[in-house]
Amino acid sequence: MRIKRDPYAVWISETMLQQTQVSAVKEAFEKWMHDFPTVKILAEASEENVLIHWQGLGYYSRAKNIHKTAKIIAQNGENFPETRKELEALPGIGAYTAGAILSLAFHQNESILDGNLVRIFARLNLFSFLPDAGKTEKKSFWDEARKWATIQNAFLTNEALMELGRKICKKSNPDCKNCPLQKICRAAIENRQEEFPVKKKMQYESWLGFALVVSDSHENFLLQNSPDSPFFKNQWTFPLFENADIFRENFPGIIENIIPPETIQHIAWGKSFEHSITRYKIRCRILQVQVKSRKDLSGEWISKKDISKKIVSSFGKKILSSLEFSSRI
DNA sequence: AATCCGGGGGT
DNA sequence: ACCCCAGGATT
Repeated sequence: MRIKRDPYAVWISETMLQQTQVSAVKEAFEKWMHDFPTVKILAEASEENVLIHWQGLGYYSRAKNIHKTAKIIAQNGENFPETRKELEALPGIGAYTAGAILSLAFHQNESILDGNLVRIFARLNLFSFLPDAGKTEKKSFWDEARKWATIQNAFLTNEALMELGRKICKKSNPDCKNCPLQKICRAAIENRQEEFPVKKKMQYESWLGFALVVSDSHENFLLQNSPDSPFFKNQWTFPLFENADIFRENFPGIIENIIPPETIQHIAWGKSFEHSITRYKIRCRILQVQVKSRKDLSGEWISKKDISKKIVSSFGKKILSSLEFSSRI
């Protein structure tokens, strides 16, 4: 019998793994556990520091939820709840994470359902629907998950299934001839592995925008961290505006609403680049504005060397590196 | 039960 | 150009 895993470590790693490849999570997870080794230390950390530790993982609201939950658990004598109901009541913990904590850390025969298991179950049973297609459909996946979790030690079977999904029952080129389930897998028997799971068509959307890079004469930059913006909600970033065409037509009217005209020293279009966020693809042009004074501007002035200490989105990093590149020319 | 949420990376 | 990693929160 393996030693029980730390519920805190399971919670953090499983939440991180929800968004990112194992390779990307590894480094962030190790630093996290080094700097926040216990729930109590995490609960006492500043939100900014917590978000900084989440850098590069995306979906920052999950880090905020982790922080909220850490505070709740710390107040509860640092003990994790050991029932699904209580766990799922905590911010950021849903059916999957609760199942992972209960099975992997507390050795309860509780089920989990992640993308790996969905893929395996869809192939095993030729489920031609998605787990979120509807209540009944979702239930068939969870029923299957429960079947596996309750056969015997869920802390072994759950982990084995996830590993099987990652290494053997891959989404493309599944290694069926080395699969321990090949004899009972209907997709493998009928050689229809690639048809499952059925995937939902994603609607992509492109739009034009421009990023505003405002600087003073000492290489300080105006960055924003707006809680209301649709993207980059918990990150420092250069102001991003939708629809460059409208901007061009009204140039310089729009910019004057943002920057008092008398403070503008120099204004110029920078390079264009492309950036994708979730299903949106933004064709973006950089507009560089140098100002004489910093007055009446909303945002925070940050010196170039301090920007790296802040939480900067990959979008912001792209802009920064392009500025460095052009200044070298 | 259905819809919304939302970064980073790869082919 | 298109796809993948995903579960949780909200309505």
